[in-house]
Amino acid sequence: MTMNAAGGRRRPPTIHDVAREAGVSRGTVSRVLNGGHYVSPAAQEAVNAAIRRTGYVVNRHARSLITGRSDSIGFLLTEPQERFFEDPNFNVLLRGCTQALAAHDIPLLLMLAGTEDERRRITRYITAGHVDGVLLVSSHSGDPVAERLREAGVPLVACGKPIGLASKVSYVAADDRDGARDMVRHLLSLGRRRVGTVTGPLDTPGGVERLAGYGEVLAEAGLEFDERLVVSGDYSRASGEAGAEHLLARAPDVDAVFVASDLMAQGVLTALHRAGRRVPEDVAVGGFDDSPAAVAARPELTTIRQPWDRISSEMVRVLLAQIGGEDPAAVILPTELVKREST
Amino acid sequence: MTMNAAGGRRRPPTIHDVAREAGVSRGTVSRVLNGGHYVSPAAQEAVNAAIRRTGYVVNRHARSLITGRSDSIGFLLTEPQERFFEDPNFNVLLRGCTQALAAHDIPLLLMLAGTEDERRRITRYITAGHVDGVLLVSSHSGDPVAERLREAGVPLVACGKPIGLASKVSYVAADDRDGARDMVRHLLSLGRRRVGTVTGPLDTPGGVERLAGYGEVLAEAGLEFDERLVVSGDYSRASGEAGAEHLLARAPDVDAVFVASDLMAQGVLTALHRAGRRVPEDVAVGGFDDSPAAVAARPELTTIRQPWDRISSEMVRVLLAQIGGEDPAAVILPTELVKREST
DNA sequence: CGATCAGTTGGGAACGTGCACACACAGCAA
DNA sequence: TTGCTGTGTGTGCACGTTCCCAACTGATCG
Repeated sequence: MTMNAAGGRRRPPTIHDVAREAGVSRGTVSRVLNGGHYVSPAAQEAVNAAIRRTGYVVNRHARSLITGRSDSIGFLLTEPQERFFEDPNFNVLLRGCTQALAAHDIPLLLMLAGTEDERRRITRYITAGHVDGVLLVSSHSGDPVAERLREAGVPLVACGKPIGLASKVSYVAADDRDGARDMVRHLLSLGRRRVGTVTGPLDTPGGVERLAGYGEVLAEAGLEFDERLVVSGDYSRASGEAGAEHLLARAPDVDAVFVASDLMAQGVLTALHRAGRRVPEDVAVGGFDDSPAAVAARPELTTIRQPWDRISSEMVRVLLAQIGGEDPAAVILPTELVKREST
Repeated sequence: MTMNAAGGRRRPPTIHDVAREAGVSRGTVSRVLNGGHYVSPAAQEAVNAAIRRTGYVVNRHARSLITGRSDSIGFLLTEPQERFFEDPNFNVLLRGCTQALAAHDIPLLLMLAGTEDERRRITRYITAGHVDGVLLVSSHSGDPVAERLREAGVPLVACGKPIGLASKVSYVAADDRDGARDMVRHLLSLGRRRVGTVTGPLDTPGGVERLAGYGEVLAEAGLEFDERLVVSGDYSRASGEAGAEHLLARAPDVDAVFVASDLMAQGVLTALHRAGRRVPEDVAVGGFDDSPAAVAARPELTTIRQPWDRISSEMVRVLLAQIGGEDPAAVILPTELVKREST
């Protein structure tokens, strides 16, 4: 009467069952599971056979309870959710991190915390020790979540240098300033002299650094810095469109635009098209990221390639090292100019 | 000497600490935590105050160990990963499910299983009981993961009717056939008579049903079914582009195309543009999904809106009900024609 | 020959929680 | 009084694992 009905979910085998099946003790099975040190070849073989026969899988909850580790990593996004889904960069980054962690057999927990309410819930969830570390893919200055996690001592790696935080936080970033310099030099090399820019949000490192690179190259070329050529955006397609309209209104003679993200560049293209400007004949457009948006755009975007695959694998490497007890570290990776149709 | 260094992670408070702080027993604290039945107002207040003071958060590993529940849900995608990141539909669905589950304070575990190797790992992970249920967002026929999970008795809700599976599996789907009918009728109402189609993969319910709706309406309008007007795709942008080229080669007089996804429709637009056909003047193009890709396209796509927000909330509702012991259920939701520039 | 040591094994304790149970107490009916 | 019901409270046990310590082997060393 108390037996499980056929087809129902029967009690999964425990380490105890395996030990009995193999004729050894729990301790020996546990040792086999965790590296196999101090176990005789005979016992090792018997245990492995028993595991195969019983179909045993370790109960991670029980293990986590005693080790204090969860063997999982969180992928935390504190942006409004639209940003995540609109911006292909996040997708690429997520895929890269998933793959890098798969090599360690560690599942990735995707956490979206767009509202303050969700941020509180997520913070509680994380500080409860349900993930061993966090990959933070948004880094506005003054982000309360990052600060709270840092205070709680949660291992943390940011994508892009966090601005407002104390120095003791790891991050991995592309060389934004250098990439911006490459692009603006490229635009100048095409003979353009009225080079405008649509910046990223200026409370993010990417926004600040790319603008700085733009300014540097113009200065080095002996061109005056004309603030009518500078408008700011928030990385969204819509802000690129609005930015380009501003630009055209304030500086109608603009002949090139360096846009701080591909997605915004799509918006810029839309606005230019509507204004009757041809790309690249009348206005050359350079993007940033080399995201899928770059090849989806018409014309296809010349852009600065961020090495997303390396960024994600480095983030994972640094985070795992930090969980293992190492000190925080910062990694800067080089970018690359990719020429397409828009310049 | 054994004290924690300042700034380090100190031992988190347990239910024991809270009980001592509040002057009650563990059991009372546990009762407050789980609903507060059979607890006096005085004790309730004392416990809540103690929780606030100690900063206690429940240890989910310990709870899961005894309850056998993980209080988390898996979002499982067995497609090759590129599909997930290219296709905006998945993003919208993911967001909807995340939000719906947030209302229940349940975190969502995103699992990508593109390769057979990963599928094995993920299956093991799931059947080990580390999620309470699975939202399955891919449903090719013969998907081995779905079958394995069903056999293991894991609560499961698919997005779209699974073709090859036994009937006892829940699913939520839009009314694909009816949506396709609406679109084709719309194209005919514009006076088009050579209406082609680029189908979805024909081992998925969406692919099959949308094609069926297309055929039905043509037949009802007294138009002959011309197989030169039918090409199949796989929902990717690239397959839409290739499909349109096929279509133009085999039926140059085509004056409208019903494309089974917005993403493929983007590819169709690209191919038509390259072939010098104007949209919608020469060829009207209708998509399916009303995903972000529809408004990103140039011209913006007329399409069939899938109610993604309702689909995701229904998937969550049905899954939670099933975890609670209810029987599997199927839900079909209506679609809506959205007119834009491409027709 | 006793002592030491590296390798190997078994079993007790603990991790933090939920649950079943025992129990206390008040109110009320027999 | 005795019994009974419903509410509120404390305690032992179990969940499945890892960690730690003790014990047992041979082999080597002083």
